Amino acid sequence: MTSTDLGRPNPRQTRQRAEIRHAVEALASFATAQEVHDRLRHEGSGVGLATVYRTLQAMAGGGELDSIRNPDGQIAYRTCSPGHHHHLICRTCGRTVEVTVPQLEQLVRGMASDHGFARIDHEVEFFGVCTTCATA
Amino acid sequence: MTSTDLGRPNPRQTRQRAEIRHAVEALASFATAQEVHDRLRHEGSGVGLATVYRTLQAMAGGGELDSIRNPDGQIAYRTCSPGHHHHLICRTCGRTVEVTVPQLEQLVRGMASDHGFARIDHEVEFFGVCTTCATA
DNA sequence: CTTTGTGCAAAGGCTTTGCATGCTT
DNA sequence: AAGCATGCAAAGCCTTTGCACAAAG
Repeated sequence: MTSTDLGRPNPRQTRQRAEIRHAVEALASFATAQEVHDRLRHEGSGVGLATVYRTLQAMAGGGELDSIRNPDGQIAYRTCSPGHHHHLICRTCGRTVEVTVPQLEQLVRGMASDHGFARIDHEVEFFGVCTTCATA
Repeated sequence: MTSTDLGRPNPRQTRQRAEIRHAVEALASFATAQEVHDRLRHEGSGVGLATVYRTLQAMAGGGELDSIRNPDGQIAYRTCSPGHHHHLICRTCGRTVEVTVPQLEQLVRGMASDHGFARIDHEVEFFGVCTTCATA
């Protein structure tokens, strides 16, 4: 693997890393590396695209960010509140709601063990259409 | 859009389309376009990769196939048994189990409407590790 | 001073598309 | 005969990677 190891215990504190973290936190819903990069560029930052990719990947590996695949296959990142939860994402406007569905966890665990599966990936995201967009 | 319109009502019946359908049905778990293409090649078929992509896309658009994004971001297709269900996929060996979780449907629907969301995308797939692979 | 992070550009991998030809209908 | 489907190759996109230089500890 390259120099930027995912999940490294103590990453160095750089201007770029700070800017990237700041940008991701500022973005409301999930943002792709390119979106983060665009935002930084518009803010006058000269951070390179590769650095954004590497940093987001590292932060996700370290648990600092959540990452999902959006329907287009791109990787989207987002700062998450602590604790386990899922996201309900509007397919049209991108509005995101964090939802906790305690019963879902049990259900999934139960269903999985019934079939002899373990370590289920819980990165489950739901894409739908919010009322605002549905009526528009 | 190109000639191959997705979800066209009555697609033409061609040798390629038949071979592709056959190949997808033969593949146990979800298969990517490239995997389908590989299989066809090994069977001696000269179907082009682009045709496989176009055809799978068309069949998925027509509801004939299910398509999901695997963790690597690739599009995987699979023939589905009728009725609503989800898939439990082993991240290691690819073994797939179709599961129906009736309670999940209610849960999701309820949660969604609580937040004013509709038309929830139910293409939920669970990736985990099956016992065979976990003990290996 | 040593090691990690950054930039740039090139390479990679998957998917889509343009265009001429062949096959269905 | 008319029009969609196919093949091939080229183009597109997103993401990763190699390498030299800059910065952090």
